[in-house]
Amino acid sequence: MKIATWNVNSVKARRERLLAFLSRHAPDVVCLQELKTEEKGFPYEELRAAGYFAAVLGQKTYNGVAVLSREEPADVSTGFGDGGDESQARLVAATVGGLRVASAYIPNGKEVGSEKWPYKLEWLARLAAWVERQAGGPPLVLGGDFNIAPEERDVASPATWADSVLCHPEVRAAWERIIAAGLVDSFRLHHPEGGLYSWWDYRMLAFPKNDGLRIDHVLLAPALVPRCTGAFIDRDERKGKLPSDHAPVFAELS
DNA sequence: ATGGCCAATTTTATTGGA
Repeated sequence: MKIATWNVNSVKARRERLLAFLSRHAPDVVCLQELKTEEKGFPYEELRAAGYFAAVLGQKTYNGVAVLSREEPADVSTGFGDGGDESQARLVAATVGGLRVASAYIPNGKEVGSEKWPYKLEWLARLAAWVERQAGGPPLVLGGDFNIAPEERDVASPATWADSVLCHPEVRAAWERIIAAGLVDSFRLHHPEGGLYSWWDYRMLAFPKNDGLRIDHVLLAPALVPRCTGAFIDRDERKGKLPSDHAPVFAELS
């Protein structure tokens, strides 16, 4: 079973690339982020023709997440359902193939000290609590753009990014709390080495220089770890004309 | 080769992304 997460940076702008991606990899499940469209603009028909159902939480201009699956998703939920703010479309979950699959788009946070920074930290705290509430249900697979590079080996230029919202000690501590809530970084299971990234800035030749960060992740419930036979980043998807600035990240389950 | 930001809207500038 192949599970991918991919921040497409507009599902409308990436429509052709998304269809080619599905054809190339034939994944069973795909978590998408940054759809940048309401549900009425989501390409349901073309995806259905390509063999995929979609559980979608859309939003105009910003955010937007989806879970694509070959099997029809059940028990679709959107947002945290914790009584807090749900105005930003950043979380959708569905049960597929006996797994609880969630697609999450963690807030970027802009800059430490900006008004978006505490929002990011609060959102991560709500996510950790949400993960804890999933215990007792099907094993959780949480794919998403976390906007967190967990460790120094996940950053090509650590000094440049040291105090950024992607690497700040507070955001790395929030990551550790999500891990402690009961999840495992599937990519790290198979790749202890550094130098492997999922995002490269569009500017300054960041991609040809491999000046990237690993900020997109597929986290697994511990019960799924024995089934995780591999993990990889589809770096080729970042090449060519009009790519997303993120590459898809895969976890393979037996 | 993988190449010097991109996408959506508020559109001929501005905002957000990371």
